[in-house]
Amino acid sequence: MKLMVLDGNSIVNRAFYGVRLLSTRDGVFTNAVYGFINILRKLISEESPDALCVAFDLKAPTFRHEKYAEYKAQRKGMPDELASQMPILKETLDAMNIRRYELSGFEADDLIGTISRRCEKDGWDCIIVTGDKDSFQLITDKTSVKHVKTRMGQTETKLYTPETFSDEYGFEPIRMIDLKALMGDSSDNIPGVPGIGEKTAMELLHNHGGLDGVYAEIDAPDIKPGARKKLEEGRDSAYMSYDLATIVTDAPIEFKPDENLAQSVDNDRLYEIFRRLEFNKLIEVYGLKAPAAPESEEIFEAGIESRNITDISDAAKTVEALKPRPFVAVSADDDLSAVALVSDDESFIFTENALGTDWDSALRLIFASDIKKAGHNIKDLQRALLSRGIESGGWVFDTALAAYLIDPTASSYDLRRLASEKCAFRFPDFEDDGGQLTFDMERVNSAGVVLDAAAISMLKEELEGEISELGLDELYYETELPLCAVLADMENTGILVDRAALLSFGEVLGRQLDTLEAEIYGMACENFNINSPKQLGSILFEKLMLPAPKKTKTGWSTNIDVLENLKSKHPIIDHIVEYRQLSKLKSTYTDGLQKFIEPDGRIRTNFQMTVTATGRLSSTDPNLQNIPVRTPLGGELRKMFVAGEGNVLVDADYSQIELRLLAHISGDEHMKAAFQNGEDIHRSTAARVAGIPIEDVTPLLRSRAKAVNFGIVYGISAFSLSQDIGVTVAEAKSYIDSYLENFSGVREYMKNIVEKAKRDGFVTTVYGRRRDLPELKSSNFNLRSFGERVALNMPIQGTAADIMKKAMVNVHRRLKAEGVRGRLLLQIHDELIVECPEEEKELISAILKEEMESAASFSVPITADTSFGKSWYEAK
DNA sequence: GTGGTCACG
DNA sequence: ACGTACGTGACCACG
Repeated sequence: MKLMVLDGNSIVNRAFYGVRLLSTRDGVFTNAVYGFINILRKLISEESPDALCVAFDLKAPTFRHEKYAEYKAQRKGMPDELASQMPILKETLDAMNIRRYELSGFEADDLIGTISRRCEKDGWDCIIVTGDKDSFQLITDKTSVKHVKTRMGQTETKLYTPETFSDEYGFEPIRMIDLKALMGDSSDNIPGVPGIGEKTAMELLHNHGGLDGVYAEIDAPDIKPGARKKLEEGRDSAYMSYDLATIVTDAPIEFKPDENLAQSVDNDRLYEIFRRLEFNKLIEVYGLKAPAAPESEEIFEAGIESRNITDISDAAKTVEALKPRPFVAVSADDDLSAVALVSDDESFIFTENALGTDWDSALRLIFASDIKKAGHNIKDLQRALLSRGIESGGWVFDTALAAYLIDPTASSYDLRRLASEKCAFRFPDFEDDGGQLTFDMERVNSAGVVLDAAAISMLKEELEGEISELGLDELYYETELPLCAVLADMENTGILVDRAALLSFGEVLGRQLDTLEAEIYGMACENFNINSPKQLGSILFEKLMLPAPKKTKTGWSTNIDVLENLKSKHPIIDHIVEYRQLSKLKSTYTDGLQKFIEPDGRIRTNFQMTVTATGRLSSTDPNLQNIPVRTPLGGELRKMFVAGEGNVLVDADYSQIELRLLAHISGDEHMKAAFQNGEDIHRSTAARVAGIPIEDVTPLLRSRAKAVNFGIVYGISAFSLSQDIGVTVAEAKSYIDSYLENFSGVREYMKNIVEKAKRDGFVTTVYGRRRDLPELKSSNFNLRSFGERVALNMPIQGTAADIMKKAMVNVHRRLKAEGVRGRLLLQIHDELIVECPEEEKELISAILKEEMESAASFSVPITADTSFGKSWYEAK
């Protein structure tokens, strides 16, 4: 039989520093608990112990309140972010039915020593798990120590038995005490022999066995006179240290190994804790179920008993009956072959199977009607309907979008997860019920759709309250929700791509790559994978012996900055830089995009509405928001994005919107004046900072001012600015200082927003979109600094995103109202692309400019520029 | 699945 | 003393 005992304090420390600071939405720190549980799971799977327990330090005298006592006990050397997690960890262990041992006045090591000896006495094996080396003295034939390290976020363990210990240290485990007696241990206040360090101590032990041996053979020739003197003077200290370093093995605790046999966890308690800590992955891992709540059972029944709509007249009647309802929750399966509607306690299932040839009509009845509908990710449903030619309407709520607005940094907005977190909604497990019996798959699928709709119905009630409380009503109902239909339309329309041109461009690139590859191999005198940073690094820095300026976690950095600096050192570098550029272009764009061209020649991206922390959209499968533009070859690629026959692309982009917003939000008079006077902002910044007339600003000065302007928006640091513009850190610092001297409104803003964010725990855009910033409370410098930069940046980037979204809704509405054929195709953060007939291009340009510029009315003009052409390249 | 790299705003 | 700008997504190599 085998028992595993964990040094709780030591492991929780590893966990805390090994996992980035996490916190729940309410600001409760959770990373140490999370890390601890993950380490525990790893240990259990590695060792499969029969019994398990955890020992904790409890040094303080008793206080009236246990929590306070714990806090005081652990305060020394333990940051508050960790101390606050200790009670939660203990609560979690209790819910997992894992015994804890702690005893006032004893350290975890003493309890572990006692536990291991009692195990041995009862014939058990014992594995001690700890992150420090104190317990190595306890290693015996029956007791081993598993040492836990966290390296780069990964937990590594190493098992020490008497053999492996001796191999590494060269003496027996018990001699660890002698080692400490000689060298001391500052962290445990063990003095040792003053002047004797690790090296000398190890040598002494090798030659003389132990402390007694050293003093018995104090005149031996290998002990140098200096060391001998120190040893003689430190004799008392050495023996006192020996006692201090010796771990207690007879602490007065009640312990029997078999009282710690592994037990199953307490589902209800653990579920409640994990839900509170937002450990949703762990809920799954442990297969925890929400404690059965009466209302969940009702929903389940309602779902199963929902009425199947059997024919089109039934469908029409049902839809008619639902029209007066305040809202109806809607869910459909992926291929749009089953739709569930839930309203109050009634639910209905419409299936393609039951309705046959009337299916399309049924979909129209449901979705083109003005039934007030709530869904989850409604944009996707709207797009699916559009692709079948059905324009849906009457959407009043989207639960995913609402959850995103409430917390845009959440890791997912999975419907089932949200419903169980926010409403204790329990989804039945069909596999459990189905077992080996055959069951009606269609029935199960449609039941799933009903459950989703029921969850949406419950969630909506909860989320709409939260949206209101956070002041997000206008942003949500007037911008985000209407935007869904706009994006569905854009996605469904897609953009035309010149497939033949793309193909031949790819072939050209391929041939150039072959040539470059051969040349690179020639110069390196060997074939290797140029795309492997590891192999490339070893060629450049080992074989060619080029100086390696930077390293990454895993090896040498070979990124573009490094390569640029090496250009003069070796001709191979130019080739590699070009190879990189071409290979990126080919793999990601030429080859990558071809896979997405649909039979009609168009590419349809996905605009994700619930991804970014700032409120921007993102684009995936493929990403059409990062099509190259900055290099000539990138421009070539943009020539492949074209307008259809007789059409043109109209491109409209906001001019310097983020800097204009900085001027408006900070209220800085000089920056505002520059925009109000229509000046070139970078030139005017340069002139002001350098104290020279605008006409005297050189291109170099302008480009540096530009870098500073961007830096300010991102939350500048002198180091990064110096990297960016290639000056010393001191010079960069003086740029920043004189910038802030001249734009004191900006300096005030930077100071105030960070202070406010620290007070509130979140920041918002002009329109109230919020982002929580738990990082600001961190004691970790880097994390806190990151929080400060985000506090600075999010209101600016986010407000720009808000304005663009408002503009898109208005543009889309105008295009419909004007009855033009122009269609929105793409949004690239500050840019919109419309495809329209040649003859509409002037009108469309005017609409775009007008709607984009009027989407916000601020203290500085928000301007947009338009142009058009047959391709994206020409239109820009 | 993660890290390095690089494309965009 | 720390590690270094904000927000994304795709591809490749590698374990």
